[in-house]
Amino acid sequence: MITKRRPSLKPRKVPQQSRAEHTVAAIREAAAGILETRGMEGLNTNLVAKRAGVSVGTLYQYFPNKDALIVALSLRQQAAFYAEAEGALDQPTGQTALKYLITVSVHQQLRRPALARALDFEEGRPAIAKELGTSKAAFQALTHRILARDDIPPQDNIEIATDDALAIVRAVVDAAGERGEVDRGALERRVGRALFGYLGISALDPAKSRARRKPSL
Amino acid sequence: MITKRRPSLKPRKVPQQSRAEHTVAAIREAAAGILETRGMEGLNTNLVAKRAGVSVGTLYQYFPNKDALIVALSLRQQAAFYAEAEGALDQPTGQTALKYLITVSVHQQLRRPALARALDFEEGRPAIAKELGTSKAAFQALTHRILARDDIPPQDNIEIATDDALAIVRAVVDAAGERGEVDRGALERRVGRALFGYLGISALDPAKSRARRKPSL
Amino acid sequence: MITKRRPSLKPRKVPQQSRAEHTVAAIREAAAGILETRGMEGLNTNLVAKRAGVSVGTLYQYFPNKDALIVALSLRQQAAFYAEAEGALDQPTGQTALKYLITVSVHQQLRRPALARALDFEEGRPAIAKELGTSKAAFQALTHRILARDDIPPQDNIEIATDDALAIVRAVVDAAGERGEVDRGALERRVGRALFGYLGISALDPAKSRARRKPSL
Amino acid sequence: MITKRRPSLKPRKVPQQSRAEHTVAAIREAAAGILETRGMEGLNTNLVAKRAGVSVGTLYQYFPNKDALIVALSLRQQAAFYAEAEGALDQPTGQTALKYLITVSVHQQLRRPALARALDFEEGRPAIAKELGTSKAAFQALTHRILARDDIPPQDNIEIATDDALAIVRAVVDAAGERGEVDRGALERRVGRALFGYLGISALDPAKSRARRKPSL
DNA sequence: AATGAATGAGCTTTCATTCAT
DNA sequence: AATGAATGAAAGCTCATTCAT
Repeated sequence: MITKRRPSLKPRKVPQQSRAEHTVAAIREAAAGILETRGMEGLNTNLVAKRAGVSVGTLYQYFPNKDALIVALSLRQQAAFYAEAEGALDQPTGQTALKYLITVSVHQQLRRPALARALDFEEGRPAIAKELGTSKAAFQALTHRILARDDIPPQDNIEIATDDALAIVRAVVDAAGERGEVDRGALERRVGRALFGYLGISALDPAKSRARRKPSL
Repeated sequence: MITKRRPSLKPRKVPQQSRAEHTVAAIREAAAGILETRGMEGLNTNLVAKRAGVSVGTLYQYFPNKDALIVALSLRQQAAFYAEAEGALDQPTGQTALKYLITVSVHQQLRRPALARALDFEEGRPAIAKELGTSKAAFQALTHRILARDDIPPQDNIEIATDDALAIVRAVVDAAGERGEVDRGALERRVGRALFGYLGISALDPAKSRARRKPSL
Repeated sequence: MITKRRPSLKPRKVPQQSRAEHTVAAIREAAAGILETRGMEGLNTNLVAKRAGVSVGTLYQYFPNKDALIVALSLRQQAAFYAEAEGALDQPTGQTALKYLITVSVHQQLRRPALARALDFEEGRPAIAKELGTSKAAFQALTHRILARDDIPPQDNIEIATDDALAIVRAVVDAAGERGEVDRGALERRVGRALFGYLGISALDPAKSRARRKPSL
Repeated sequence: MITKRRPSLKPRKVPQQSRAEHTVAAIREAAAGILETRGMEGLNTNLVAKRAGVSVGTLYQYFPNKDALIVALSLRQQAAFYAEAEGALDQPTGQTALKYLITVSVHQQLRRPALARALDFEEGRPAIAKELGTSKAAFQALTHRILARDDIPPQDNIEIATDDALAIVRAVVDAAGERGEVDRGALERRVGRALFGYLGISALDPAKSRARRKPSL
């Protein structure tokens, strides 16, 4: 069905009372739970409202349409992700920063793997992606800054490398989530190998790669 | 509603007349086209039928339900993929076999990138995955055999490695497809770096990795 | 198609506002009217909704599916029937109780004969019968208690006799309904003759049958 | 759905070759089998054709539409019934004739109870009833002649009595069929009691009722 | 005569969204 | 602000029937 006028996906109103805050949280959590257990095809606004213990009308008071719900969920997840990931910038080297990023990714994606995967897919839909633009840009900028560090081999096209890096991390972690893996350490090492390999950092001796590659520094 | 036996997702009848053969092809192509341009949410059986120039009834004559359409599309793509990929087994070494596999992946995924990505996602849905089991198993077996070659470092868990390898290839190629990349060579090199890195094959000197790693043999 | 949980045939939600109450009544009456005039083959949910002056969606808000409509109609009719029929237990003898039952049957079945006949048939469908189990059981229990009175000749198998008695009453009354009969008195007498004959009560002198049959008591 | 022009329900062509004869029989038997096991809602022309081992086109060659199939089934059953029932006319008295009729009814209805019941209902549909008019009339005439015998008490309205008699027999036998009864003797006795009671023949001493009622003869 | 591919009106059901209360 | 009854477009699917081969 073609939606006639597609209204903004931003929350309709900002909850100003704690009751409203609680309501919004309940709706969000209900949606997350459904997405997690039944996937996108099992998610419908009436069900979300019921699970949240509010009426549909109330849901539409805070979310102008269904997509806005997805956007809210994504935004919340990405915000949490970004908040943690920012710590990578404090790392001394690019490589430790990348490892930091991997740890954060694994941690976030494995907290609620099914939810994370469902959102990952929805974020690909143009209607959703559009709303997530700035959030994604922030993330890319962060990765970009890390990849630009001088212990990371220069990439042909750093934008592409950024995209690829995120895609690789996501792919391996999602596969792990699907399998129900819980051993984060092993997962982080696997992700690390793929990512460092991609970036051209020798897996054998990552700590010395800068020295080896740029001996004169 | 009365619970109906869930019909198999296999084609309902095998077309026996050439007219029917043509009809089935038209339906399949219409479905592929829609999936490509509008994604799963834009795919509906009435539209597929119309685009194929047949009536809905005809569509249901060959595909017992909507999912069966997806399955047929996936199966067809996987068959084409597998047919090409099998050539990897004729390669002299594991590493050349992997490269062969990457080339095939890139080639296949980049022919109709949007379609490939849409199918990749749908294949994750349990209802679809179930039907694709054997096809997927064949693919895993193939990859497994390559990873078991002795110029590929032994993996902790070869099943997981197989899964991860396929996920990594897919992730990078899908990202490229989303971006609209066309330079296959560059893409293959990037995929290769990630994959070889993951498997612990030095990107600097892949040809000698066996010798270096197992000097006493 | 994906197998869906077969939803219960019970009403989906109990109307809590008087508007809803009215809506449900309108739907039920529309369904009854259609069933009456066009039979089951003419009954479809879109038509019911239109005739009720509501949208299909509203119909499905109160009845999870088409069969639930039939069940609701049956239940309502049976409840009315049972409420009246219970009075039979207050009758002094088994025979007067039976006559009372016949009167009630004739009265109920002849109010809307076409509807009654249509429902009688639908109640035979397993899907419907299942939901009507307890209602039917109540009715059987009532008849059972009457047949067990001591002015009714003992039956070989009282369960069968109960079933048969109900079937006979229904058959004769339905036939009358089909013919468009309106003379209740004559109809009651005919039903009485069949039923009393079946039970082995002499039609010539029913009042004295107990004395005649069990003289030593 | 309203059928546009309702064509005659008579068989389109009379099979003139034995192969065609066989085909028609196969179709009829397939339809009967489906009606028996799945009821009217499970009966569809495509399925009938498949089960009969012919194409739908062939089915439509012999039966102009679905209803014609039902009519053919009914006609065949009624013909068999009537052929046997005619023997009743050779009975010496009305009462023995009635008993004969009951025996035949029980025999016929219990051969394929589910089929018989399904057809009984379908025969009530106006579209079908219309085609069965003469067959039904023959049956009524037969019953009429029996009821007019002078050892049967005169009925107020012999047409109604005829209808009622058939309805009563059918009701009790159908109930038995639904229950899965197989003891014909007991069933015949129960039917007899209801029918004789209805007609005002004393169950206590049926053999002498003529003498008692019409002593001067 | 037979086949079976094709048709398409029509049916059931869902669910995002609105709006009177 | 909240409710929840109501809406109705739209989707999936069936099946009686036709007709080219």
